[in-house]
Amino acid sequence: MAKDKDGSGTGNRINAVENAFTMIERMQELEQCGVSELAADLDIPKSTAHVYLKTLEELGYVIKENGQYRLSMRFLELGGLVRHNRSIYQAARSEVDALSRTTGEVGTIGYVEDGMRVLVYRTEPVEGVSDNAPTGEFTEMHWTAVGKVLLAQRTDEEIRDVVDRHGLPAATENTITDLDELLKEAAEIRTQGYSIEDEERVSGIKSIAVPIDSNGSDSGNSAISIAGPKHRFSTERVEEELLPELRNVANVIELQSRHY
Amino acid sequence: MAKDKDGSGTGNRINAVENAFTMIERMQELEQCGVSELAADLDIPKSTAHVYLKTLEELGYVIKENGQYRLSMRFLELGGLVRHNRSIYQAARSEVDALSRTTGEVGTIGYVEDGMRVLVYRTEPVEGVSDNAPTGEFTEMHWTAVGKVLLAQRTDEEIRDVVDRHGLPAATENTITDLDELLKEAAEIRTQGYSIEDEERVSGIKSIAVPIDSNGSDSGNSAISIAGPKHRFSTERVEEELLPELRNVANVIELQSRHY
DNA sequence: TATATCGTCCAACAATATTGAACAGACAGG
DNA sequence: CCTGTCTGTTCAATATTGTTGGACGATATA
Repeated sequence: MAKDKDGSGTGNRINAVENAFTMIERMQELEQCGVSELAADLDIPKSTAHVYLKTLEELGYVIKENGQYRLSMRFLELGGLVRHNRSIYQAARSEVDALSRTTGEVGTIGYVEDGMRVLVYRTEPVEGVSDNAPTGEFTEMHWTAVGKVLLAQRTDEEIRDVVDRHGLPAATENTITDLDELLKEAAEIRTQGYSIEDEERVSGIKSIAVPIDSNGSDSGNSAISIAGPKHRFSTERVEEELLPELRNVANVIELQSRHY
Repeated sequence: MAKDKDGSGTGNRINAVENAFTMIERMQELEQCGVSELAADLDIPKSTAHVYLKTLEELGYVIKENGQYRLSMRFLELGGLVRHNRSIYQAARSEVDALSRTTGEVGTIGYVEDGMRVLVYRTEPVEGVSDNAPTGEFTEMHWTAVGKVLLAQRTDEEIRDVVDRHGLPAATENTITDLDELLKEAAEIRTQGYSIEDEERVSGIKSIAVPIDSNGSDSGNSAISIAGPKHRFSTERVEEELLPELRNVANVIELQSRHY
């Protein structure tokens, strides 16, 4: 198997674990696969793929269904427990549900990890536009309301770091692709206390976000947002209804998380 | 450990992968830990724990926050994607949401894997009793409505197999702890087409479930249920409102999943 | 200042992952 | 019915790789 490292890391790590996870990640993309298929895809010997699959199957993280291997629900369990352990989730979930109900828009809990925005939780209203984003989705920060408001909690230098690592790809013509512009907007967000994303990731969709300042270790890493069709997010409605509502909910969440 | 189904034999598996996952599972329980702490807990050398943690950290599955290691949201991502790929989830989610809304009770999507019931999705109504079960929860089948209705889809012999592997632990005094009784109930469920769970797992909670017969590979592995406080689940309401509603939703889901 | 505990690093050794080749079973087409 | 080509699986050889105790500096505690 590939042996030469790029030398960037401190080097000596456990290879087998690395291999296992690249196989897991590839399997997720393939949804299901056979031994030979996976081996060919990853350009490794059949026998190698086989031992790994059998190991993972024995551990319960991979299952074989009608002759095909696939990732098991054990990953859902693990992910669910990881989320379950985060105080922000416990404190914010029902509040975001309520927020979505009263506004009739999509409510989300976002978190920053590794310079990316994680979709911790999402509630959709009855007739809501379902973009069907999977729970746990990682995405760049600069083109989501949650991401921008969380970036604004960091110093300019830290923002530069994030951009260095992940770049500023464009999704629509409104996406911020210039670092200076991003820093300028971050400054604005800092004084405003909230962020607006206007068709910067998905055309037709607008959203607003405020940070959650819990006292715990998650401090400065969480935010909540409301999102919906642009035509429903007039400046008036945002300023008079959505933003006050969002801030109110954020306060409740902060109080609850202090209870811990 | 008990093994050998059909001479699945050698048992020669990759140790490092096994170690990695026992560490991951332990870390989930500890929520966060240091190197020495984890090493002591698992009774392995510090240096061993260290390489594994560093490896997992480099892969992004573990992060270090204020001197403590913890599982990262990458597991939430993985779990979210695994669920996202299952057709039952795509077909049933919004329907179960609607079901919960119209009945005012907790709606769930359940799945069977490895002889256990997996909580794929759960919607809670506004004033619902939140038992706060984490998404992806695995539990024995005999004490949940979903579990029992899915058991009933199997032959008696298969049910025996499941009981052999996981036993019939008791949660309340109503839990079925006798195999013959379970088989008898399975037979009844087969003719009825639905299952009822009456304070068999949590005192004060009652629930009903019906299977989802999609045509896909998931066939016979999925079910949906409604659960709530026992006093709201009178025989009348179950028969006249909840069960018809549940069956109706199941039909819609089956139609949608056939669309695939 | 001393003492304990932490995380990190390293090098030597033994253990273990790796791999090609060989085998059996399923399946399709001739 | 045989033949060829796919599977998935097993095994034994080799060297690559994980393992480990001990040493180190940094940090926290007394």
